[in-house]
Amino acid sequence: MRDIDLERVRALPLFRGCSDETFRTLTAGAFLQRFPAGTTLLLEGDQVDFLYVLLDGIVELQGTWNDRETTLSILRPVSTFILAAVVLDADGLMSARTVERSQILMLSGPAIRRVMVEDAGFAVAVAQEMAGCYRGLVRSLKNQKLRGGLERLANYLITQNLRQGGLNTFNLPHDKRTLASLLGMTPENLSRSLAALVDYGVEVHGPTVTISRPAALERLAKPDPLIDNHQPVTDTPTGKAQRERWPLPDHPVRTAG
Amino acid sequence: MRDIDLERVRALPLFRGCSDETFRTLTAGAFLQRFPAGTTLLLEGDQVDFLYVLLDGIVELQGTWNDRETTLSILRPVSTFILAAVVLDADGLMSARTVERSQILMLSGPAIRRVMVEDAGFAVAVAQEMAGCYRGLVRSLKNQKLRGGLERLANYLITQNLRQGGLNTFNLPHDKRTLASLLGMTPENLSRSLAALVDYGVEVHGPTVTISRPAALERLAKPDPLIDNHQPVTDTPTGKAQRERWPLPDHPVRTAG
DNA sequence: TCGAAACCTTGATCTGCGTCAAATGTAGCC
DNA sequence: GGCTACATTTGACGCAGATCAAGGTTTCGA
Repeated sequence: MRDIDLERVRALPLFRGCSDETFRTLTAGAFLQRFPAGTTLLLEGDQVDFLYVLLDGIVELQGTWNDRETTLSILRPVSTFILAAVVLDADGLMSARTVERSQILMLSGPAIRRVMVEDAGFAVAVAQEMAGCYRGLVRSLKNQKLRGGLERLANYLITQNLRQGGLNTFNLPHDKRTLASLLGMTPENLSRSLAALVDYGVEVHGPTVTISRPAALERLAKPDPLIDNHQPVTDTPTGKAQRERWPLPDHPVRTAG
Repeated sequence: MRDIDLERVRALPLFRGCSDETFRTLTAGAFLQRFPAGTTLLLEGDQVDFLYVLLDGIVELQGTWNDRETTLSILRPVSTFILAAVVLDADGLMSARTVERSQILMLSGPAIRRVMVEDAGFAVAVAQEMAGCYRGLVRSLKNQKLRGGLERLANYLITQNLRQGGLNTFNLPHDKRTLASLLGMTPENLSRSLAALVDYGVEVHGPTVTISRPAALERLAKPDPLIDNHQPVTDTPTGKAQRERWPLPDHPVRTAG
């Protein structure tokens, strides 16, 4: 990895609290790679040898069962994935696939487990990142079990709008087929649900969404901060832990005195 | 806390790898309490001051939205809960309620955050426990999104049977209304689904379930180790991390040399 | 032991959403 | 620019599951 890449990685929340020695150990055998769109990074059930950190692009986490497939999460930078399998040295429960051309850092799983034991600052950062991932999944499960498809879509649009500046017009970050899968519905049903939202001021032209009556949409959606994380785009790279503390201020990792 | 309780707690996976000093700090201000059935331990959205560890009994984790309620998880001993909120010092995303009379250890959140930074062994154990909780939730989300109600029920019965000794007759661990909520369906639909499973050899009498044609049930359920964790009852208290590594052998926490 | 409350089951009806098919639109490649 | 493949939309239909109501069963407290 080049020096400039090392600096970018060092600035990530996962690595801010670790010692220089720890950082060298982790990055010595690491890869920073670009993958084209549609690349399968790993399959569910696979043994996991690397921790993946998405630095640029979009990655989709999927699961399958009995010839059915669903999108469990859409990751945007900066996100780790498959961290739990690495921490526990267990097989991955999800598949990962790039949605668009992506830049991904791959860190050795054994190295991660080894330095966690030696560097409390790093172990704390891993625990925090893991906690953030967990909370994100709690929101997803609540969203799926408590809301109908139209409600999930309405809340998704409100959240995307806020994350993209709150100007009431924005672009869907990826194709509609993947969005339908993420929302737990078929593409046909997504199409019908978007059409139903025209009555609430939502217009869609290709990937562009315009919301002309945000108050009406919000009355339908009934957003809830315990399900929906409305954090806008941040200037600096933020980890999952920080995102899951929003709107509370950052809790900097303190190392042992 | 009495000495015998301290020994029980010390033996838990979360505390095995920490130093004696860390253990004393954590347990000095801890409470070990019994709560009757139906006690609300905390509400979603509440600030969290304690980590809860369920030592005996059953606890239900719930979420609500727009007058709807769902059961997100049913905890059995030994389980931590609200760990993510403690690690991140954030508000809880779920409510917790005792289903039956329960014994719960309550550890100070600030103390946990403080000693994590100082004791890598403990921080690693927290990260592992967090990873185990995360994987459990991945299974739940896959179960919810990929399977219909009847399929979730069939798999639930197979899993419960194995967890209770695999003798093809067992007792439901709690009331059917809570089970329906956990499986993401109404009590009426649970009743009809149980009736539909008679064709697959499932008989229910009150809380007692008998499976007379396990092969037929399994053909319907199509269990998948990436969704269903069929670990049987263990003799020793196991943490979530260990359960999520099953059937792989335990990965003992190593402390810095 | 009895009554009230909660749980559970059953019946009838409705609805959200999946499935299947076909048509239209868009993107990519030659 | 044209062709192909894929995405998306639209139409028709069916079903899984929710809702509402009512009756039966079980549990708990007085």
